[in-house]
Amino acid sequence: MGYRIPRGTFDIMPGEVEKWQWVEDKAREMCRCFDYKEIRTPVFEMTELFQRGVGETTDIVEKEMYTFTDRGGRSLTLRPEGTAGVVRSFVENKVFAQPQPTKWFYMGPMFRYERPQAGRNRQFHQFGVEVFGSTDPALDAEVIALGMQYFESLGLKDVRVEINSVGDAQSRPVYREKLIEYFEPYKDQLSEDAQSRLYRNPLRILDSKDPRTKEIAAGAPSILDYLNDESRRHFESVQKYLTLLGVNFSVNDRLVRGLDYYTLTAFEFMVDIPGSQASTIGGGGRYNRLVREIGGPEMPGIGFGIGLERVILALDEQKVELPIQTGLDCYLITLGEEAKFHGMKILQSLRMAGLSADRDYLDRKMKAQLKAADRAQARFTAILGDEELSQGKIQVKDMATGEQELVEISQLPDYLKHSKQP
RNA sequence: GCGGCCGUGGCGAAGUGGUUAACGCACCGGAUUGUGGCUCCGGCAUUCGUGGGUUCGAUUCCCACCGGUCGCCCCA
Repeated sequence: MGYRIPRGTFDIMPGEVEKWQWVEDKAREMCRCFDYKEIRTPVFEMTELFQRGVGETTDIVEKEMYTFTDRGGRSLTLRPEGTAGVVRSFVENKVFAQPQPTKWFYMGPMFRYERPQAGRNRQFHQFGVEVFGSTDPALDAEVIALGMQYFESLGLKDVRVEINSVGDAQSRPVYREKLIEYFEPYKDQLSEDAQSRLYRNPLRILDSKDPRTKEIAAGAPSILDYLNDESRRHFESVQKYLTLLGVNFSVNDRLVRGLDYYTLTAFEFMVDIPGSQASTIGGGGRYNRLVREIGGPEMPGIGFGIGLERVILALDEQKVELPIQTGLDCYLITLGEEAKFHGMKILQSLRMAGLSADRDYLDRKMKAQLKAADRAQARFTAILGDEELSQGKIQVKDMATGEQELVEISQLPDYLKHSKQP
């Protein structure tokens, strides 16, 4: 065998790609309703942007980045997530100087070097939104609601959202200390991973999967008890709005996201996918310090990223019927050289009339052409032989009923258009 | 990075240490004249992931590698 696709990547073939188009279209549609504009940023950025933006102590930066040196000696990295690049663009283009808030969405491939498994690939795709310029808790609710309404519009059921507050610049360090204090006596019992995080990023120990670490973490103080008044008020307000909007949420005080930049609200969209442990299909939160971190002014932000592979996996799992249109309006069948020649022009007239139409290019016999029409799920076939040609007419056959009618060639596009929707 | 399972034609899938590697689907052709979806007939792997080894002989046994898949860690 010759060349093979790189590990963790996959081709999206015709037949499957329609599903993707549908899922993407729905996202755009939802963003239009919420007044979010699309932004497209490069798939690679300076490595430092991600180190700084995503956080040095995150798994992403520590072991999952696709980093390479270009011919100019610069270190570049394929984006492992969407937010950093969008924030970079927001700052670099000085969009912060324009009226706020700025509401953006993006869609595209992301890259992380990991062992592939169900719902996880090295190149994967995200739909995400980012909003800058407002700390209003109503906005947190809007962002979460947008995600939930998106899932709903896809027909995805049993999606829930877990929310938490990871505190602000004042309350976070206090909690951090308390956490270290709590974990220190258990240090030897913690997983290797957790131990290494104890002083670097103790919050992350909370979502450890190691059984013993989990047990210990269960008794750890809750961050919600360490929120200052402002953070608490914000969190409570977010919940009120979510309730108002009828969003199916629950508070999970152990929820800490894998990225360092979150402040206040953090959340995850969950759906159960049997046969796969990956029940998180999206996640996000507020990042009130990130813009500044990237070199912009003090400017709050909030957003989420949704994994499209996981969305599609869940849709498949729930056997959601997607209204994907297949089939051809008309398949042209010609018999003989003369008809073949003139048929090309007829085909053109159909296509220019906005109909989907195709023909045989393998000089197949009529029987085989009909078979091909069948395979193409053609609604009609138009049959042209010498006899029809001499009269300036063509046989139109309804493939469902088998009924046939002789139609003026010049009338064919109109005829098909009118019979298309009975 | 670690662990389990797997690797036979386009796809799915049987199989044996030894003359012609089942079968199903798909595809192509045919069943007399220009009518599909059903049926019937025919065609379609000098070859069993790659490289070694054991053997008189391996697709079948052993090893390594590569690839796939699922899981762990973590995450979308």
